[in-house]
Amino acid sequence: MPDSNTCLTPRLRLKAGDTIALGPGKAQLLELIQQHRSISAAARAMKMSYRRAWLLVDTMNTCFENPLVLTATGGNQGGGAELSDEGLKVLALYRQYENAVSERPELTELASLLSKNT
Amino acid sequence: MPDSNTCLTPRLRLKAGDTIALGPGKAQLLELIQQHRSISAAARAMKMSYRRAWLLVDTMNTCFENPLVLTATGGNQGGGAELSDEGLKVLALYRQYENAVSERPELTELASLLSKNT
DNA sequence: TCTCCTTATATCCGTATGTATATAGCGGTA
DNA sequence: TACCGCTATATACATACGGATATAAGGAGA
Repeated sequence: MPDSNTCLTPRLRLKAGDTIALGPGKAQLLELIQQHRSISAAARAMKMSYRRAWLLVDTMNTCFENPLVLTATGGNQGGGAELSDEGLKVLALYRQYENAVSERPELTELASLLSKNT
Repeated sequence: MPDSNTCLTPRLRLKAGDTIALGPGKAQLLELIQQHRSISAAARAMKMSYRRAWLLVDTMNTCFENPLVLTATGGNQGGGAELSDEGLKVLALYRQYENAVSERPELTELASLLSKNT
């Protein structure tokens, strides 16, 4: 038997008021923006429309005191984007949080109660 | 100043495969079902359609090895519902999990970076 | 100055999700 | 035996979310 039968994966989203400030999708987007130095390239990598990616970035930037993503327009590459110091910090904290959350004993106990055919 | 400015509330959903086995809504539904001993009363309390409540119960019952909600039809009250032992256990574990997760230091640190006008 | 690729933004449309509504069946109790 | 209120289920409809598309603007470099 390989291993991963009856597995529970926690998904964590942080709500500020009634808008989701951060979640799995936004975190991955941040990561890809930093990798590609571009919102549109990150969107393509996630097979997500640029519109959606831009909206996600926009809500993150307005949710937090300082923008997480810094953008520039123009230039020979048309512009680009990268994470601000605060963006890097937020991403790191979220990943750290995710790790802590996914290692709790309640998870494995809940997983043991799952049905086999998943 | 009262208190709760710049507050982050974590929302935790547990995915089994690609279906959400448990989340904030389903947990609250379980709680209300146990309180009212009725799916429809619980749905009304959450201002949710009976159909939706029933679908949530159905996915929970099929996600887990044993049903979390036991139902009965007929009788002078028309029937009713209550949590199984496994349902009670799952709910308790989820609440415990929630508590642990909402007390992590990363949360308060992230919250301190939020914008004021939320 | 022209080109290029990106950010930024608006409009339109399809799909998917949930609500509303209707109906059948069940089985204690009066 | 008739009633009642619930579970269980189907169908039709509204609405919201995301994708596709179009367009403007920006600015470094050739």
